[in-house]
Amino acid sequence: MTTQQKKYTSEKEYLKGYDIKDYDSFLVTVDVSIFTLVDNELHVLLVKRGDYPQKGKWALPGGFIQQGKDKNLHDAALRKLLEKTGVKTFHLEQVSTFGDAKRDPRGWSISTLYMGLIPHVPTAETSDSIEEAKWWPYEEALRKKMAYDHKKLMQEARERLKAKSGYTVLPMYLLKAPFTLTQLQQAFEELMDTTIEKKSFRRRIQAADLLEEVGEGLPEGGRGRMAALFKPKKGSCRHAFVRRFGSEE
Amino acid sequence: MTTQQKKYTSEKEYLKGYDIKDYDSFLVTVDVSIFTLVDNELHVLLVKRGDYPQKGKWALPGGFIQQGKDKNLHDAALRKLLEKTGVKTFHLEQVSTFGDAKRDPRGWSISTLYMGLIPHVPTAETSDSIEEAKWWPYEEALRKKMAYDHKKLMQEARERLKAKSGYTVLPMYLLKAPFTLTQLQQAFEELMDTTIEKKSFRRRIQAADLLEEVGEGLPEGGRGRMAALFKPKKGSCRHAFVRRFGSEE
DNA sequence: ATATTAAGTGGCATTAAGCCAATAATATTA
DNA sequence: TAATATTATTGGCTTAATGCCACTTAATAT
Repeated sequence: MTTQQKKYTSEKEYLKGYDIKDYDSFLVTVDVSIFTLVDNELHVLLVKRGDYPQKGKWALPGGFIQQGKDKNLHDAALRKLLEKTGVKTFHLEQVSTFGDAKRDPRGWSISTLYMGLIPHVPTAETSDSIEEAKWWPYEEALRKKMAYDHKKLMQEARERLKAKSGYTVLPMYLLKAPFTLTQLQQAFEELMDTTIEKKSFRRRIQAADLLEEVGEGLPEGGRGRMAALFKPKKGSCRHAFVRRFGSEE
Repeated sequence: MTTQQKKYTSEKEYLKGYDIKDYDSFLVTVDVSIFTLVDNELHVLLVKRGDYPQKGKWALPGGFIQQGKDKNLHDAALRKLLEKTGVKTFHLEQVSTFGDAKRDPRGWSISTLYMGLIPHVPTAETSDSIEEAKWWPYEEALRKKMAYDHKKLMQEARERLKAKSGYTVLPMYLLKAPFTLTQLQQAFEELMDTTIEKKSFRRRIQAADLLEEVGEGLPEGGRGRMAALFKPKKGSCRHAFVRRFGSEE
């Protein structure tokens, strides 16, 4: 007879008799699909699994929530990312949660997917001294056989990224300030997987008043007109445009 | 020594020695914030908790995932909703997942929040013969003391609903076909918590080609011009507008 | 016949993007 | 030194979509 069936007269008494081990056990994890740009090409960070199940397969960084360490899901995602890859992100958001009886051979599994963005970091900063982690071009990662349903998770995160790039300033998180408008546009174009009319883009960004000019920098090809340099204004990350850009409607 | 520490030579051998009970246990639940319109006012369905913890308090319908019954989260949400309230929804979508050490006194808890919409149903169909379930005006539910963090969950669902109503046809799910354009506009206005310019609304809906006309019906006040009646075209539920409506930007 | 009510539409203004080309500013080459 | 190539920035017209206010149409009640 479990606590559910016996009659209790107070919550205190109920909790006293409650034993969580009496109930179904679940595999409870977080997975992080973290993106950056390398030479204006979207890259995703994968780790090679060191243990069973699916030992040796590439996977999204993540893993089990540890009750002694993790106060909440977000903290768990940040900790797992750092632990598995050495990488720290300043933009992490929840995408969705996948839970079912079959996705993991060990049992009923529930995993909360996060996506993170970071500005490109030099290769040396990717921690190869921790579990084997590596940045892959996203298109290449798509062709890999990944552990579990992690390819599906990664694709889900990518779809979310693409959609949000049409009406938020999410791509801004892929750039280390300061940056030029050309670089910003290229980041938007890469995430949205489309080309954007230069005039339209610049007008939209300038109308939104998201950036402050911080100087001038050399043109990308080494010659040509100097470009203005910008950094985001405080609070600009929360901006949402009224119209979706690049819609194929 | 757990399976994590011992060296295995194959996945089969690893799984053979794996015992899920060796690991942290979690409370794994789903919660459903389901909405309808009653007299053009947003209502939410709550259930009064029949057991500890928080016995007697109003809460969102939901509860523990049962591994023997639930193949995945979505199924669990549908089953729990029906079980607790007798209500069946044809539009249910995941909102977000809340997980932390403190939200439930029994242990580390993770709950996946879904939101659902149904066309208004007569009161008699709300199942009072199952657990005590009742439709509340959303504004009134906001003033109630609810169990756990369910008020926060309900608000999160509401915010999502409001946002998506600006660029999708979500409000259409609150109406039983056939409906008039005036009724559709009122549904949009209630969800978006704003007024919409009649001409703009009609033009936008007609341009999107979402509806098919199925006759005429009496005007709402009992006199005045007959209104055209519509039902959604197949596939119209996936429509996304390029511009957000009712933005205060 | 007139007033009222509800649904539907006209048409101009405003906002935001699409498009193509032009200008400005720099380095390289002849 | 002038011409050319390259990159960044802007001009200005067109197109698309909404905002706004008023108007017309169509029905019922008085």
